[in-house]
Amino acid sequence: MTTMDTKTALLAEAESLVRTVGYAAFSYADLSERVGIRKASIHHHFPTKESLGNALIDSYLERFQAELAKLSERRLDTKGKLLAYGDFFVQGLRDRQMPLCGALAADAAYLPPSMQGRVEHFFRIHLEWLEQTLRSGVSSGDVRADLKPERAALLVLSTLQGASLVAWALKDPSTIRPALKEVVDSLAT
Amino acid sequence: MTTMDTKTALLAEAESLVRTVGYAAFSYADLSERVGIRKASIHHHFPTKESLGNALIDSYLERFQAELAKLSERRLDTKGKLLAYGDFFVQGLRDRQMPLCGALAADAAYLPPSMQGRVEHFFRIHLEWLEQTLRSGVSSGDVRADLKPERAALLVLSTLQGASLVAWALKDPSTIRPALKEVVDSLAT
DNA sequence: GATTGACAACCTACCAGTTGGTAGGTAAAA
DNA sequence: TTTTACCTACCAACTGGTAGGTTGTCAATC
Repeated sequence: MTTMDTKTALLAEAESLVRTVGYAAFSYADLSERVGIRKASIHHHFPTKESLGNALIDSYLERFQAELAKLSERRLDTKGKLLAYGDFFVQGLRDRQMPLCGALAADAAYLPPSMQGRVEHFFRIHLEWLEQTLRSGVSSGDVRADLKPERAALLVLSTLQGASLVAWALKDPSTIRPALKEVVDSLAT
Repeated sequence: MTTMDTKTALLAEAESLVRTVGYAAFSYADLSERVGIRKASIHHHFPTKESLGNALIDSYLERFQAELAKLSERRLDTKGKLLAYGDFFVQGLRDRQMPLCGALAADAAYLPPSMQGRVEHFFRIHLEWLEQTLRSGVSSGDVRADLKPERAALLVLSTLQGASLVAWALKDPSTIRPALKEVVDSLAT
């Protein structure tokens, strides 16, 4: 296998492990079994678990940012954009996976500082996008003018992360969308 | 030390560990250090980590249910009750702790089935209380009659769990209350 | 076009430290 | 005299990580 194939496979399997059992609970041995190379060989691609963890967040964030940019360009009203944003979470849950940074945030105190910083950064990127989307929604008149975009962004992110967590625990992904819809409706004019 | 003292101390320290680093990441060695008895002695009180985990949830739920009952009896309108409910989460975050079952839910796939069931049960208890509170709010006229209490309960729980997660990751507990207030306002008449 | 050297990708074999858990003993309380 | 609460001393299994060797690919050199 080429470098990129293996590296990509490692990242993909590691992500899936983190999003189900958490960062602390997954091991190089698990990963080795899934990807089909020896435990020691993983260290060739990612010298430490921390470096793997960081690469994981970086690659996830990169993908997510690309999706957000695409979403920004679609001709949708604010409501439509927010619902489409929420679908990222719904889709993850359907695949029986927690949102990555939600899963990581829960064990934050255990994470090495470099990873903690990245999780925080990840959330700020999301909040920025939401805030901007809401702000332009206020200008275009389809979001209530009386609310602070900053706070509303926090509300949308919180609801989706929380709904994912609850849906995950109840093993019922269908609970996310109604929650999101309710929030989005309450923000719209 | 008496049985109860030690047992209580073990539960308290274990809870604090789970709520910060997660279930997978804390060990009997950590606990031994904090409580001041040898690692092996912990097994006298809790033969397995699973039994400790289960006792943890049980005791947490018991306390929480008592608080919920007290809250139900207070002479508050629905809004007041929901805000007071939210304060449990705010208080936890102030002490730099995640909500217990939020922390556990994130690593759910790693938990033994007996614990998974308890986490699920815990959320259902919360949803029941919220639903009932909202239902009586509809009757008394201070909650919008058009919304389904079942869905609204899910929304409130999700928002609080999510807001806790985000606040925890951003190390800023002040973000919870505005999110809750926004949701509660959107449910009120 | 064959030979060489460098390097990437993997391997086996190992390491010290930690994990949850057990066996069996002691001292004190009931 | 039995039971409770704790102890020391151990265990196999697993943790992330290292050392050093083998193999295949690929480019520069003869």
